[in-house]
Amino acid sequence: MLERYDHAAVESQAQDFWRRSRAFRVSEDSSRPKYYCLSMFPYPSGRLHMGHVRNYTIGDVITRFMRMQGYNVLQPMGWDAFGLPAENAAMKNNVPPAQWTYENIEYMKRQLAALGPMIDWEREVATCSPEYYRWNQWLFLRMLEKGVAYKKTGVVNWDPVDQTVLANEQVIDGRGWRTGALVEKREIPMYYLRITNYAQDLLDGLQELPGWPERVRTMQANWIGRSEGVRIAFPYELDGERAALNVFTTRADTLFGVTFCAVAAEHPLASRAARSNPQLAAFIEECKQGAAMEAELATMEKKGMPTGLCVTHPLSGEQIPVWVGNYVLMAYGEGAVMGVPGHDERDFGFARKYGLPIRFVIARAKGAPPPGEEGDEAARQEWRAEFGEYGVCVHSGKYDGLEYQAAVDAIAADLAAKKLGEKQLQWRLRDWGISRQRYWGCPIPIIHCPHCGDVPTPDEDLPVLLPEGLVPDGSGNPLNKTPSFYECKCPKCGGDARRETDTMDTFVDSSWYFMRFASPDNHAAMVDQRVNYWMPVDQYIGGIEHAILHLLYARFWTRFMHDLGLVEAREPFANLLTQGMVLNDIYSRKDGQGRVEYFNPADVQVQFDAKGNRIGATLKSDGLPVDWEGMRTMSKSKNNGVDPTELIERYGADSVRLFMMFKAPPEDTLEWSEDGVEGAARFVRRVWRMVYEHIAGGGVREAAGAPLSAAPLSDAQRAMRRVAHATLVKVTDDIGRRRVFNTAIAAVMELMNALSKFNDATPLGRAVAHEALELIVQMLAPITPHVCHALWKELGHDDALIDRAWPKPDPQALVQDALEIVVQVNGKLRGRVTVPADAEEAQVREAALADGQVQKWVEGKPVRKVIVVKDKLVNIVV
RNA sequence: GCCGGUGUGGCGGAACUGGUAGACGCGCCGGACUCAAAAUCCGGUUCUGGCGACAGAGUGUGGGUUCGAUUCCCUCCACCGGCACCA
Repeated sequence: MLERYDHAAVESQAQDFWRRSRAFRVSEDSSRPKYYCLSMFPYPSGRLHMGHVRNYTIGDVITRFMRMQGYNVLQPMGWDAFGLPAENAAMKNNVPPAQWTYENIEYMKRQLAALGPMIDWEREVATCSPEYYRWNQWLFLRMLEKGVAYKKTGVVNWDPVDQTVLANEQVIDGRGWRTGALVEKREIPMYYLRITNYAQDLLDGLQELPGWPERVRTMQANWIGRSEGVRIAFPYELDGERAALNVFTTRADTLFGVTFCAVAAEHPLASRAARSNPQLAAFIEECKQGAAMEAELATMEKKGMPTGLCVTHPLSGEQIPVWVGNYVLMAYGEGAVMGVPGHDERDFGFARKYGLPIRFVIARAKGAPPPGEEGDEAARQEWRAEFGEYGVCVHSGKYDGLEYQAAVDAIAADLAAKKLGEKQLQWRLRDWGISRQRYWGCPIPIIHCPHCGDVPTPDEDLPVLLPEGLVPDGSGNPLNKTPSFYECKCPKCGGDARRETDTMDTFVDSSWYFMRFASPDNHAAMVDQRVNYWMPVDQYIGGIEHAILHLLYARFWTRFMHDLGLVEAREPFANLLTQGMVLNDIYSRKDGQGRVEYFNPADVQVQFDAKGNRIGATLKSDGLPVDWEGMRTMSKSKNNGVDPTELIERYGADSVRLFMMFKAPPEDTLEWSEDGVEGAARFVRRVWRMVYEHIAGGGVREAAGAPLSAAPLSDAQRAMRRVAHATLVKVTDDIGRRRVFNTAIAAVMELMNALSKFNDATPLGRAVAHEALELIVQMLAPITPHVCHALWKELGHDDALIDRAWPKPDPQALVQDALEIVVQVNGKLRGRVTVPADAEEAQVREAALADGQVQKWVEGKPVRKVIVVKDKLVNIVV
């Protein structure tokens, strides 16, 4: 009787072995090439979800594969442990966030370990530990010294639910990224990091990241948002004072089409005009209110009001009225625009509404007859450029006839000569505000002294420890009510002072954790020389949702550390894999009152018709129908989550891992299916059974002994060997180069199918089967490491599979002496012929024409052309 | 609106460089084993016509290039993602 496959026993034995032999421990080793494989570290929310399982499985497969390829592979793990959910949980359960967080870490670590990942746990870090966050503080002080960090009072995005400030990156459609609450505008003093200093560099760097998905690079480039244009000054005189209104434009060529200027409601000129104009003041107030919801801006009606002020056109000398416009953003460019209603859709809408003149100054083509201002609409449509379209200047004085670039250059040069403008670069990217009015985060190491102002905490006083025992009550930051924290002495004058109670945005924590993994035990420095052994990360894996925020911040932070000489790398992540989401079915039922109840897909039975079409679904418990709402990411609210631990207990980690890797390519969304996991488990059992059936045949060692490349094999045996080695070639390429695991697994399944049909009990036949089984076990090792660990031993090996090198295909086994050639007639498949592998083209051609099936189609028609594709096909054109 | 992506059986997906469309798996159908069920094994499964050998059609739509197109080019449609009064 064969030993039954018991996944729990197999997995705990393998994991015990790895633990005892410290198989996952890595250190710097200059004799081998290094490989740093990193999955985005999780927030310790309480339990692992399937997204984590997918993420860490992908990472582990790559890690184990690269290790077998001979690399010195580092795969560390840590915890992104600061953040709001801990505070919310604290309020709900009346436990300090620290306790909640550490308990979660402990639980999730056990869950994760059950998956069997090759993680060097000796490097584990949690961002909430003082040993980690002291270096946030230390680097922040360096940033202050370099002027990269600074304090500014400004309008910020305020999340009324979380009671904190959000970075621009954290506002999505005018709502907080976490709470979904409508964001308000508030004026608050905050610390900012000058990420804009690195805007050009961050943009240029994207060019050097061929290992990143195109999509992510585009998203970052758009976010950085470089635009080239001209700053133009419109001079004016007010209360006897001479000044100028600056605007930024990418279309300086339309300068002669300007019929008004518009400034943002927050613009100083607007406030100044409002002082003597209550109506305008009221309008400005209204704009400021409305501006909170940036998403609505786009669809909002253009509104404006004249300031009564006029400015002078810098080239024509014409008087131009200045308006306040609700569509002008204070935060971009100069907070003011020149209005060219003839060639800008927004300006056009504005001008139409308020009866401002419209001028067309760009023609579609050179030589187009520019009709006069009074020209009829139809004629005008003919020649004038559309909104935003490039063309040739007309009605623009000496610039007439110039095309876009020439016009911009000429106008910019003339403006520069008059000191009324210059070419300018404009960025969409803004500085990163990091102050958060929250408790559970890294304290900002600043002391406010009534005499000396804002004084940095001296390095020797770091870390500024966050008290861990506090429980927030929902009324603001508890640090503000903890004198033992905020009461302190000024490091400069020694007088009573108050410690800053804001903490840092948690994106600071995750901006450099990957470097700390290189030297987690260094208590004297943020990083040391070991960082240059491991960095950059060779393969980074995580969700697409971090395409902008985390990845941009981490790139910025790494650059700053590079500039300080702390690390050689400038780009942190050489290759990036953004894994797709994990979806599951959503089943619901509406009750009489229209309330919706959701049912977990595990409790639902799906009905099929005789052809396998899905025709309905019922709840297992009552047999009554439920509605299918499609598939979406797993969530509590839709009750479609799957608990990883339960799953591992039922099917085993290997089957879960196999399913995750087989069901879809890593970048695609993955549709969860219980049947699919069962299929994966079935396959694992099948491998197990096949190995045991083979061993039961006895004589394992002898069978494996002789070199098969030289043995006198039968045709069937040679064919079997060829399939096995061809599969190895494909799997190596799929995992190593293409990073697609589903096709690699499919190839191994095909090999299994071939092997189960092979049935050859002769000594040589058994040797061939033995070799194939060894290859199968080795190829599956990165994906289903536990079962392979066990089977490797059963196949007669004393060494551990994890220390084994990846197998190499035998070139002898890959040789074919006959090939099957496909024959087409007029591009349609009509037959197949077998020819010797070294057959000449003419020989192949003849064999194709001679084939009986092919003859039928060619008969009686003149052969016009024969195309022979080497080793593949012949196409006969008649 | 702009940018990017995707569209293939009942389902997830494969076909990497223009060369056998649907690998592999799930589901479904039939069979073996069983008192029965589970497990396992074997066979079938794109659609249409035909008992059948076979024939025709077929990769969102319409066109083009080619001996040959899921793959390249153009048009349109649908869906997904990102950005969005960015001047």
